[in-house]
Amino acid sequence: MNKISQFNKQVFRKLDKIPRGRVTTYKILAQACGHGGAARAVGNALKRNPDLFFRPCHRVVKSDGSLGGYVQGRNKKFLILRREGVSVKDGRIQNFKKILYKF
DNA sequence: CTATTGACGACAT
DNA sequence: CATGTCGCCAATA
Repeated sequence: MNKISQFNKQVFRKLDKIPRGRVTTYKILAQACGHGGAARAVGNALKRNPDLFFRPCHRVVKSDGSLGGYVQGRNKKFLILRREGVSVKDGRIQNFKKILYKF
């Protein structure tokens, strides 16, 4: 029995709109879901994402351009992003403002 | 209902 | 620029 909250549904829905090779932040995603200050809650929601393979939750990063967390470890997140064309240098996303997706 | 938690954010030091 | 502190919010216990 699936217990995905409405909040999570909104998050996942927005998540699918992030293009390959771009990223968004927890805060922006929270705002896009109508919960402006719930950046933390967004992170918690993504953590419980049951369908990791089909949910590009690796495209959600911190507002300061660092990677943030990931269920499979931030190094894995780094590798995936890199594969999608997002260059990360020393834990920081390059051209951050440029590839940032704001819905 | 209250307390704790955590893949965060803004600001101070 | 790196760390620390405090505020924030939905989900859970």
